[in-house]
Amino acid sequence: MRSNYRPIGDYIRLVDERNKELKITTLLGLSITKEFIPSVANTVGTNMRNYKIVRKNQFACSIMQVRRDKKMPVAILKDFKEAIISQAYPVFEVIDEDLLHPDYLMMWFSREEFDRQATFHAVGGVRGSLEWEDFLSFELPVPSIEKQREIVAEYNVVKNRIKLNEQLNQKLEETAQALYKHWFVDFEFPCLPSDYRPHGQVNLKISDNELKSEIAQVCNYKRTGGLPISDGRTWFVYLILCDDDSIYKGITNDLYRRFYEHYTAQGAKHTKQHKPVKVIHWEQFDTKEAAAKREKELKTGYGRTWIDRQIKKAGGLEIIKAGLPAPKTQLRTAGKMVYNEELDKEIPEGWKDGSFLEALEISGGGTPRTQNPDYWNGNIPFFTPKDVNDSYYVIESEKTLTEEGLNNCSSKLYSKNTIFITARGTVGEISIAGTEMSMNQSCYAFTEPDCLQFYGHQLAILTIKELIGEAVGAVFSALVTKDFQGKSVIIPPKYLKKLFNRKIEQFYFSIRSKEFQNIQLYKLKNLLLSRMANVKKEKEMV
DNA sequence: GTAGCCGCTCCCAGATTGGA
DNA sequence: TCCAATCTGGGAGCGGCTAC
Repeated sequence: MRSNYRPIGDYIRLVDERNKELKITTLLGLSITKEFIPSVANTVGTNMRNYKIVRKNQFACSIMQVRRDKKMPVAILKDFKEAIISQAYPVFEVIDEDLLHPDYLMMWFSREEFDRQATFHAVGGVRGSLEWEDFLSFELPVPSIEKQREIVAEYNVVKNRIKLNEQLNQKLEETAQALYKHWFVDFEFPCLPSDYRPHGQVNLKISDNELKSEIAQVCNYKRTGGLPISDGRTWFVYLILCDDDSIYKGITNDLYRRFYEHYTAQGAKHTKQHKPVKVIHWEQFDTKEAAAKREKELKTGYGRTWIDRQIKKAGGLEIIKAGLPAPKTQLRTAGKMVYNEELDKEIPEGWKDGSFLEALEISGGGTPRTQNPDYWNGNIPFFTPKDVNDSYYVIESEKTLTEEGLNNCSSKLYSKNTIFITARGTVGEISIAGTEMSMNQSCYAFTEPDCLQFYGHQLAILTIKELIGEAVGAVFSALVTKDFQGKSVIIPPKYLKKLFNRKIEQFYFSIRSKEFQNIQLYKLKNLLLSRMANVKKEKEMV
């Protein structure tokens, strides 16, 4: 035995506290991923008084079936003050936390080597259980408590960074989804009147001429908002009513453009925090200087009194709001809405309805013969439903193909950003390829005809949600092509898809980059775990 | 009351079959 | 040849029975 290695049994003790008074209702199960999970047990008619209580920083483990699972399920309770678990699980705690840090112990349990040791010692029955005494005899290096805290802190930095990246990605994903809904479900998309020509720099990040010309063709729409069209020379002082009833004052030489910028949170700090509702007043001036002078005046006490008086004269804010030609924004109804029989609702003029398969092109996958080793373990990622994760992107796959394997199956090599939808087993999960990949027949691959994959991905997310929502009472055991064929979607004009795709591409670039970063962080996390075996006593380190 | 063992249910995915 | 349906087997997480 190395000098700083000690049996686990020297540091832990069993705890057997039952839920006799039924005070605790948080019921958890134990997963082989070494986490507590919501219990999946059918507890109808079960006597919950027999269930064991596990408290914060206590552990629960399963010593049954260790050989079968090649893992020992063990977890430390962190997210709850207390919970109950099945009486089948031993609950234990660290005797003296000044000698052994519970998180350090959990790190030791997280090592692959620990599971290998547990599997090796598991005996009895076809599934192989681990003797409790054997578990207690397993040894771990126990450096000073200061050193343990240092190791735990280093490990937590990596773990927290991974968590932070996951949270940031979740925010970006939510923002992309909200923007999609805003444009293509609520129809609050950027829209300009037919005689509109922007003056000055439009903050839309539109750089290529093709897109500009598409924007110019945008609308044969008649604007109901009634703002004056700019000639490029005239300057305006304007008042924007915001959703908190505050009034923003500014100047511009293009009211439509400026309102759009405010509306899309690209205008001013105030309108970023308080969403603009409507331009309620404007005045025209021949020069910028004259407009700026009037703006300054409106921002004084005199100006505020003048504005209040005008609002009173108009009958008050409520009357002004009720009289808005557009309920939420002057941009919203800039486009003419037309009734669509197929969809049984109004959609913007110029948009059309079509099958999901018109909006996105579909292809299938395939699996080469698994008995042929020449087909497997190459450099080509092979996506299956198992590779779906919580994030948008899938970067790595559990299985890989060789060139020969790819050539001998129905799967193609799908390019980066191809959308994968799982169709069997796990039904309706969506991933986007972070790199070139092949795919098995449990999934479908989708590409947007104009290669606007980020727009396509958002469309797929919403459509699959709808498909699953429509299946009330029925359960999808599988998704087949006719499900996609029969699903109607609204197809917006190309310029708008392109504009949207460009707007959210930075989100996707950032999400993908963080996914790659997390892969490296996971490797570092595993490295820290494997280094634990080399932790030496301070004396030995000298 | 407890330890150990076996089996149930749900879920998942690869392979095979059969029809268009 | 492609695609959908079906068959088959394994993983996961318990529940419950039996012997002691």
